[in-house]
Amino acid sequence: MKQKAGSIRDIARDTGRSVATVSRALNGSQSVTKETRVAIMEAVERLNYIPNPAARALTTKRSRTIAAVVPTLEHSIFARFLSSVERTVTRLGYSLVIAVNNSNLDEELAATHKLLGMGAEGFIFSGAQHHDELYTLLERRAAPYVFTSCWDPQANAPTIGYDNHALAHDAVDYLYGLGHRDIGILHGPVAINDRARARLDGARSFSADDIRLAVCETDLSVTGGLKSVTELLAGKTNVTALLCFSDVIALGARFALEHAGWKVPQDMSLMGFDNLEWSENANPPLTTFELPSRAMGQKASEVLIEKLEGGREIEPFELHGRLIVGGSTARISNG
Amino acid sequence: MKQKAGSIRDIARDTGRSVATVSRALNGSQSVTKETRVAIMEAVERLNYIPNPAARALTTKRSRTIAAVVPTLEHSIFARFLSSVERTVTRLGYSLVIAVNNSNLDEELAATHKLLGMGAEGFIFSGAQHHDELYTLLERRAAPYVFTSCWDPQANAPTIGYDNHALAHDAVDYLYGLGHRDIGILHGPVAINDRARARLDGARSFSADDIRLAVCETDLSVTGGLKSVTELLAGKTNVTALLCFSDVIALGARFALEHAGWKVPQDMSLMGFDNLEWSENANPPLTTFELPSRAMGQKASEVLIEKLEGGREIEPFELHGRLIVGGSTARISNG
DNA sequence: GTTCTTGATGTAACCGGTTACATCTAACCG
DNA sequence: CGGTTAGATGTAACCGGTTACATCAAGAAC
Repeated sequence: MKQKAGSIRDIARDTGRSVATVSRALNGSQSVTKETRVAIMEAVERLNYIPNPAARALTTKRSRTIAAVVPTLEHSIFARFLSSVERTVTRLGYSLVIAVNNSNLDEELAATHKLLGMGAEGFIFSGAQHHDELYTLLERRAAPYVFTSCWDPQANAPTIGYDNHALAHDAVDYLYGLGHRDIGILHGPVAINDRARARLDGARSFSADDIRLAVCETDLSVTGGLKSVTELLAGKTNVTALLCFSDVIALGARFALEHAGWKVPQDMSLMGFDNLEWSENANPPLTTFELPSRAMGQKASEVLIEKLEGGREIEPFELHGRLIVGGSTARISNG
Repeated sequence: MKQKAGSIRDIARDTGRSVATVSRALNGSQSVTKETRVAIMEAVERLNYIPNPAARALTTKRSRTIAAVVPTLEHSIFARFLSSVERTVTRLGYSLVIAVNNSNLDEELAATHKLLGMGAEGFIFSGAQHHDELYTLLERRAAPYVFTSCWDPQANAPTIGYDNHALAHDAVDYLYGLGHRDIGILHGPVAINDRARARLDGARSFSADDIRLAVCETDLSVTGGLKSVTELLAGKTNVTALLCFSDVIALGARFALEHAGWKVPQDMSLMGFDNLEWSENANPPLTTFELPSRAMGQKASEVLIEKLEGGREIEPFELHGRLIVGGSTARISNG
């Protein structure tokens, strides 16, 4: 039953029109009679014709494909973001190609190069720190791009995200306000992650004479959180609150505390970041930051496509996280 | 700094060769002198030339793009699968386009149509139940495809997955073996999900005179599991073991049990499906099935690409899940 | 009735690669 | 030293759309 692709000329022959007319009918041009249009559409339907995307892209120089490059797919926060990107991009008639950079600048550059060579028109990246060549590559090819997940008032790059620095600062502020003075901070690898670094800097930027931060880098995983907290609890510690820069780490921390018999929040306050689906359902519900991942995915896609279609420049745009207070944090008891 | 795209003819002119030679050099043909090759490569580098993918696709009739259509991105099990697909596809020099069908057959058909019109060469779908027109559409366009996440010995479709029916049967068997006779089964929506349905059928296929299954359909989410179990515990129940067809639901169940003061596994055995990252770290670790999501993503991608390149037919292939016994299930105590 | 205008349609060039076939050069052979 | 051959390169057709420009028919204006 397979048949060679079937071109616009087949439709033209079948309907007795010219290829130009068929093309016009397919693209909804005004100057096509109603009857020719329906005749052509009927033939398209009957012959099961689908225009050759390569041929179309060749002349129009449009592929209607957006590329998203993320550190990993195996973290809900990116899945949530991508889900929103996918929905928006689809709604606007585009396709989404996805590449993973494994938090590696070289891999990201290589992926971008490949995606350009595959026809991606616009790019969505995570973070604002990238390989030097990435910028020149994108500029040279005149491919619009937008950075996400971070926001820096100073930056002049087209960035759509939230202020990790400020959020982390606020987190420490919140815990400090509850009376905590010894705060453990658990974060994922910062070497190649400017968002994590911004959070860390933000936490450290909170100034008070009597605050002590114990910072610990671990894997961005449940296992990572569990291990680190288990080690922490094994030694003698004054820490009364744990601030995890990801709910995933917080879940691991929770298990570690549970295992060691520490009650949350009585013996230890616990705070996360991301507001994953389980967070509000835990016992007690996790205090965390809801990040505007969905809004970010939508906004980034929209402005990128707007730029592609209308040429309107992409303006930096700040989205805001929101503190969700659960029962996992409490005012420190003087015990 | 932006410059019009730059074509192969620019490279030809710059190096004083013909377009044919440039094309050959770029595609690694044997019959190109070493010196011409380096001269051309140098020019390519210097002029920052990237071949036009549309033009290439137009002549070669190859886009090197694979499409994956999944129910949702917001579930780790698909993210994990896609992650593996992405890695494999990239390794083999292809790109990955992703579409979400929201567990809706019509949306899936529409997405497939769009993806064909965007140049996808091969398709990876979840499940084996699809819109009737999907098959004819794919066959007509001679686009190879593979179904995943399920395996049915009867089916003759190109399917790569695991036997949900058998796994669920084994799960009940395992619980029965521990002495459980009243088992609660929590599963996600089955209406449009043949995998969930297969699991349910599998569980029911376990035959023993004295077994009683209490089946409950809920959302495929932590909240869903939590709600259902909370309701279950509110009434009087004889259930001694909960079998959740997703670890996500199991996590919700765990929170509900915890909240109600039921100890796992003393008061209630708890069993999941998926082996998500937190499962082994919980207290106690969750008894669950490790599903071969990564192997499935890799295998599906490989055979699809092999089909595209060598024309070798895609053979159905069964992968196997593995029971992970954690501490969340225990022999029933006669209390 | 002739000319002008307008709207529908057709013709053909073009996009930027690939590749069959032609051509050319030089080494190799008798 | 002429003829053969193999290897490197060039020429040009082709893929399947889009679209500028040409054409054509019919109604309007005079």
